Amino acid sequence: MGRGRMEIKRIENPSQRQSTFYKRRDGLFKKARELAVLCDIDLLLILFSSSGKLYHFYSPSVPNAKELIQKYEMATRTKIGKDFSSEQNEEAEKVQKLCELLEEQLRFMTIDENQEYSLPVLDIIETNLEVAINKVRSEKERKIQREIGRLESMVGDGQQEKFGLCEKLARIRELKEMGVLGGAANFSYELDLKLGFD
Amino acid sequence: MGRGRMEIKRIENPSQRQSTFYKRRDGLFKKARELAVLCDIDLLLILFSSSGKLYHFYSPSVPNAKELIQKYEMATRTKIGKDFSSEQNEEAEKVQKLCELLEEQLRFMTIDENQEYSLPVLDIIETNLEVAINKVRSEKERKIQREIGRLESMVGDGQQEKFGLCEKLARIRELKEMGVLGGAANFSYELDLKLGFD
DNA sequence: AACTATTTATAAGA
DNA sequence: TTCTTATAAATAGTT
Repeated sequence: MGRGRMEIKRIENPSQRQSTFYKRRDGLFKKARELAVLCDIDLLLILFSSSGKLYHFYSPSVPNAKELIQKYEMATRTKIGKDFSSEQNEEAEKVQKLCELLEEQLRFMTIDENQEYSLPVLDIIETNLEVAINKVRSEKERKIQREIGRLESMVGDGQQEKFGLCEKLARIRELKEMGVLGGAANFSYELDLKLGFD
Repeated sequence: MGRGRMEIKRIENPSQRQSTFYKRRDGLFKKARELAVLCDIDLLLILFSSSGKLYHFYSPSVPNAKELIQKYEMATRTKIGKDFSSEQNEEAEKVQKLCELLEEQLRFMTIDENQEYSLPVLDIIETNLEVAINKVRSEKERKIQREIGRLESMVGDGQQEKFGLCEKLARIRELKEMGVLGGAANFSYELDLKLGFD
């Protein structure tokens, strides 16, 4: 149609392309509507102009585009395989799985007030907590030992006067003897602050 | 086009409708492709025949329909509001949030081998674990006390011969005196099994 | 945005 | 469905 036949390839002249866009866009939407009405079918046409403007049409038979898209995604899932929606679902499933894992992990480290536990389960939870607490305590021990080592070497370097470290070191050793390492957290926390740990 | 003009309304004759569908469907897809190519625009055409078969086309310029749908949903979100995709996202966000919460909770009850902790943080973790372990131990205590009470009442009812409960009760009391309640979990677990707790 | 010469789409018939 | 063909409709080039 029109004067002379057209090759179907991108029109390079911008104003000609724009003009053709208007005409063919209107034609396409008209045809889409006619097909939907004449043959009573579900149809969705989405189109973005090069300037980014959206034009769309969907059959009068569907209440909104969303339903058709859902139907489309359902239909393509089996055919095309991995598309937008299934990717989203996969992502969601991964998060869900991690969530369940964390819940599981937490379930074996805490007890829920509203729940009844058997003694074997309580024992398992207790053991897990003991393992965790021992880990924490040995980490604390390691940290303090390292600090003591650092201070001792400083003392050895004869820098003790500069920083008044001898006294600090003596205090740490003394506190360690007292068994502070396994003691109440609040006290220990204040001690850490006093001793200037990070 | 064709012999005589057509009114645009549903064709009631099924075979005529079907025939028109084939012809116009092909025409529509041809026009859609031509518009997409000539004017270099993004376009998606989805169509379901009345028998439920899917036909679709999207511009060569888009890698897949998913991206166009996403773009479409972004563009319509402000207009149409809450649609399928945003609903899905909300659900995913909720799960994500719960996940983060659990991670947070767990982060204050365990230490990660690859990570360096400050002493104050280690103390906080230790305290949390102590709180948790005390909860577990008092729950165990409560459970055992209840069991003792039940057994004692059975003894009071003169049913001791039937079940040989006196001996069992004495054993529980004895073990409790030995401080099993706060002891190693493995031992305690085996004990539970021996005593026939659930 | 309108015109119009042509091409293209398609309704009806086979 | 598919092909043919008469005719309606779409539109390229132009104003």
